[in-house]
Amino acid sequence: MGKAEKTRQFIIEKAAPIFNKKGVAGTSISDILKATRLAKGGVYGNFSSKEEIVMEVFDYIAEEEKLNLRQVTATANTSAGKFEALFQYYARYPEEQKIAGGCPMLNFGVEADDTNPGLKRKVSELVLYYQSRIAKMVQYGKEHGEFEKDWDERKFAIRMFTMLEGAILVSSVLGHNKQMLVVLEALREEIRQHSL
Amino acid sequence: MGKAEKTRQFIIEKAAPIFNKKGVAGTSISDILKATRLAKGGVYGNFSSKEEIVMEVFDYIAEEEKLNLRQVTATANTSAGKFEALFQYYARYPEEQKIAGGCPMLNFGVEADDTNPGLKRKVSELVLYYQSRIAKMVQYGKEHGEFEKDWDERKFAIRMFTMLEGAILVSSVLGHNKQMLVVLEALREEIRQHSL
DNA sequence: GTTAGAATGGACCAATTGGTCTAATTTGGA
DNA sequence: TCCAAATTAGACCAATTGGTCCATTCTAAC
Repeated sequence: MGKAEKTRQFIIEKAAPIFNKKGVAGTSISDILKATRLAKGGVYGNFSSKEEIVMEVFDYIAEEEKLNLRQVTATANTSAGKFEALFQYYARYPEEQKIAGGCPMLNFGVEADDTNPGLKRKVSELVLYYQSRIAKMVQYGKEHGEFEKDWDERKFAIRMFTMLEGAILVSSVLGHNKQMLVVLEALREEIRQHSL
Repeated sequence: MGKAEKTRQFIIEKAAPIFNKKGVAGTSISDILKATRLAKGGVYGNFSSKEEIVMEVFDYIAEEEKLNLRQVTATANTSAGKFEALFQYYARYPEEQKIAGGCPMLNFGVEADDTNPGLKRKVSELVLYYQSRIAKMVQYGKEHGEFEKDWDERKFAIRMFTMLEGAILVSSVLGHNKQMLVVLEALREEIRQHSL
């Protein structure tokens, strides 16, 4: 509402892709100044430290990620359809991203792990949220007669999540998404096997 | 052979876990000086830049990783046994690591991706090596009547690799390895299904 | 239109960054 | 034993780091 709040949000949005790409340690305040075209006063008038910016950037990214997950799955009205929408999203993942630099859970998780307990906690919460959303999609499908009742949704969510994160890593390092497509095909197959 | 070569190796070994934990950008030369108890001359007499240290550190880590993979699987003489040895290794992964800080393909891959093409290439080579080793283990098993001939070893290698990397990420962020155990159980099950 | 308070630009700070250089020490071969 | 070459410690460097501070500018309510 106030101007301050807008500037704050502006800084966060500009800083988010930089942190996501270059990492926390690899991003300097001057990178943020350059991207926002603000001077130091403009940034430190709204934030008290780089650490505070990082934390709010991650909160912003986490909200975007949740929103995104909801939007992608919202188009379909069956569980199987929601999964398929998700798979198609990940099939064009590198281009599709809202915030450049790859999966924030991967990027921030790897760095925060040994260096930033507060950020690590935030990442872990997002991971659990993501997994519980997957599990709930399976559960919904079970309740609506799409999937077999004895399919373990918790274990599937873990397999799906870890495979996707691994595939994002491999895709970015290799520079193509062929392995992601293999992973998606495996997930499709697993869903098919548990469909009624 | 000379003293220089020994010092070089000494620096690499001391620097490896630091880079692996704190990342390239997060590690300063003074961190390395502290760990090696050398002065600047001692480091810059043997390396021309931080970048050169990083590159050699990764080469060293890659060799260690390959050696490790060989050692872990060497104890068993069947393919299924080799896989089981690998699974037991990953079940106690956080403690078991030779070089502290988690999987170097994950750590260096995530950071190098957007910032260091040379390092990125090295990571991608190690990823492909690792996957081809997995595929070869399946192939060997097929040739020796352990596994079904129509099992696609390339696709399995991709699934196994991505799941393990994802599980390492999740384990480190969550602070426990329960999800790793779920992943390993899934891999065991998949191997069982394709066993003769 | 005035004015109080918010917001901003940028000079400035100490500490640290990666890196150089030289003087001193250690080394191994003759 | 000696000496040349290899190796080392650490003073020093410019540039950059995250962060402070204040004079100026903008903004909105009255």
